[in-house]
Amino acid sequence: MSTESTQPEFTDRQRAVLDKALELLVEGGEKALTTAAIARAAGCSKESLYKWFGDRDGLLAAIVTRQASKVIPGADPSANMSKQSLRAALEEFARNLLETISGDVSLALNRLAIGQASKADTGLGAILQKSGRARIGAQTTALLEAGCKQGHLHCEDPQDAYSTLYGLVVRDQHLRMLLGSDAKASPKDLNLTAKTAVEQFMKLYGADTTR
Amino acid sequence: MSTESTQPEFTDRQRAVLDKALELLVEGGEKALTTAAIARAAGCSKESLYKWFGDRDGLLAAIVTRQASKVIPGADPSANMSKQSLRAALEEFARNLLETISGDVSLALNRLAIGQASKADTGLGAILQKSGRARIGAQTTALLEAGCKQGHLHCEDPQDAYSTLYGLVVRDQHLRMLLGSDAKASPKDLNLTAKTAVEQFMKLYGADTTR
DNA sequence: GATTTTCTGTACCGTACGGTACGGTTCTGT
DNA sequence: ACAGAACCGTACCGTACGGTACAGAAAATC
Repeated sequence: MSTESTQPEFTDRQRAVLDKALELLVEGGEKALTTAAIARAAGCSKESLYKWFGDRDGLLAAIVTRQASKVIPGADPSANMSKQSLRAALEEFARNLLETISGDVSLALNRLAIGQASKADTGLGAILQKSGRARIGAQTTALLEAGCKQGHLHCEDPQDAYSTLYGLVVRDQHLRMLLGSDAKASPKDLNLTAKTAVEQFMKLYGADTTR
Repeated sequence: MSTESTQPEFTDRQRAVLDKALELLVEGGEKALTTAAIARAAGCSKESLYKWFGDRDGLLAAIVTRQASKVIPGADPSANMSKQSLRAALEEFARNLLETISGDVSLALNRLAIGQASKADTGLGAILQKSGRARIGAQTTALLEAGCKQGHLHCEDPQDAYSTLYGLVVRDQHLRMLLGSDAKASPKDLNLTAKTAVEQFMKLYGADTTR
């Protein structure tokens, strides 16, 4: 409740352990994420792990939560902007989104959360989703709303518009990568995808200020 | 190699076992899918399981492959059709797609494949993806191509168009459901989503024959 | 410097699972 | 009727993992 670090968070040491654990997760999947392996990799004892995080599920939750807390500010919310700069911001968002979801960490965390989705609700999915939204969604939605109020966009519901933009950008790429099929798309393709997605989005939601 | 049943497929009995196994998977996730549990549920012995499917991974692959083989014909490829009927076909596709990916079996299989994605490539992801495409993607792409050749659509690359349509329809719903967040959307919403998605798609790719 | 707390390293326990072995039973073909 | 195969049920083995216990080192507190 104080000015900063309102949540009890974790010790530096503990955060380091979580990072090591994440590293393991990224390169070996969940099956590689045994308590023994974590302890060995992080140079701590299993007993400490249990003392700090309760049990394995708590540890997983801690890993996810920690990553979720690393939020990148992203684009500035709103000045009055030109249609051009709005478009640029959206393209930036698209690039960021594509880059993020194709990152090793993102893929590993999503795989983890999806794997836990069936068993007793540890809420990993919820955490990931909230953080995902917080990471980029909310700000971009705000951006869309701003663009709408300034007449660049014709939007009924910013949430819907954001959702559409998301679909146009990501398509089925995320699932494909989660399934492990594709090598990472080159940044060239990534840029192109972002551009065309925004192009299409503007065609759908852009107010015809030019005409 | 003979006239029929070109793929070795499986015995009726074995298929029944696979179905039971799938049932277990759907209601309990992968952790519930132990060889003992399958044997018990299907009323067969573990030894038979190993005789028929090799090992656990082979069994998982068999489960996925079996479901993949259940392809629904879907819409007829092409007569000459009106723009109206094309639109209707696309909406039908959208509804089917949404219904499919929000189905319990689809979710369970995708979770399974994603879970296996990190470990040694058993290729579940590839199978699922190919079957997914085969199930609806290819036909719809053909439909789009037909619509394009008949001048209802302005398309550069049918593959791209399909991809866009997919994105507009699914947005981030699939991932959200895989993460286990949402209750199933009502068929009302589903229908609406399909309609607006196709609406948007036509706005992007529809040739302005009306004008 | 002594005492107390926290930590590491290792050993240990119980359990669960993948995979195999085997005796008994049902089915099949002749 | 009989032989052989396929199969069921169960028991079994080895291993791996989650979680705990414990002894000694390190750090911290006084």
